Amino acid sequence: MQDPHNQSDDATALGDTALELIRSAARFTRMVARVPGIAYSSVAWRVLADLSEQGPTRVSDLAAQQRVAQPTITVLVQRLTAEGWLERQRDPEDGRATLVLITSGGETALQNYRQSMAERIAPLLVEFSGKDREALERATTIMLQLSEQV
Amino acid sequence: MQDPHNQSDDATALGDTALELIRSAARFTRMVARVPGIAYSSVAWRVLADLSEQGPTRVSDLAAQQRVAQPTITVLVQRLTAEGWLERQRDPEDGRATLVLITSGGETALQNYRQSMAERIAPLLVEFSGKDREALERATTIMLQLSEQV
DNA sequence: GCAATTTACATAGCACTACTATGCAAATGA
DNA sequence: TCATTTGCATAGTAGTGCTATGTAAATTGC
Repeated sequence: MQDPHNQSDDATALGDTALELIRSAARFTRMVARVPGIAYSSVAWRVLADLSEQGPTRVSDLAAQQRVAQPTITVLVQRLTAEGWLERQRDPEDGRATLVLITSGGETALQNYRQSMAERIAPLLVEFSGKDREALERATTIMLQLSEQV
Repeated sequence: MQDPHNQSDDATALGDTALELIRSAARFTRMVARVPGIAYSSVAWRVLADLSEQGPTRVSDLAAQQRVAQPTITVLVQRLTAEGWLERQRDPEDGRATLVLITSGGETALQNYRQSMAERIAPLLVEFSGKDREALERATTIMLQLSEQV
């Protein structure tokens, strides 16, 4: 057990890190979902944020991006369209495809969401040291990278 | 804007960190939910893990711990009890209360879950440096602390 | 150039996770 | 003891996920 390069110990440590990460990310995400004024689901806000960044996007691309099945996005887009936050257009390059885009109402809603989340979470971060905040920022990058590697 | 202690800039930076954290944790949690062989929801595994650690727990305490309403836990416990993973007992100290505990079948299921998650995620962590992994571990602690501060 | 296939999305039906409102039984308290 | 409070269960509803399947447009093969 003193061997500094015991492979199975390394594997165990990595597995533990992985499990802790899964647990803490899930718990944190659940806490975020309970912030007052957050009427919509996490995936709805991610779709809005992605559409705001990348512009008109096909339903199937959104589904791949959010790691959900295509019908899930279809229904979500229907709901957010009814809300006035999204708009659907037929893709001029492919009559089968539907392009989804965010409306100005959607942008406003997204900004409001971001503001309430920032107001809620940022004050909690003040307690932590600069080093801790750096760790947090590095972790966000890593989690996003991990998310890509399905 | 050169002032090294501009409070509103600090606040913006913290807000950005908070928003990135929210987004990446949610995306990562979603990815985890899609790992093959993960039949159950995130909250189900968190309940099993918590019960495994802390022993018999009241329904209302579970609800508070998981940040969900009490009926949500009641239904989840019913389902996991039907699955043979949980057991319910009347609290001898309070006839109104129900104590929930994990069965040996539940422990086995939890171990299998942990193993498949570790096998799935740990290999991805190998790519990162020791410093990165330290940041990740620190971040898990911070996310859990943040989750407490509802 | 047209039939067969494939692709993109929508719809239907289901399971599960949430919520609020409410009911019932046990505990508490005046 | 009777009223109130507390702990949980049930009912009803909305939203998110899935698979299976339908429809229309694009592509492919001959």
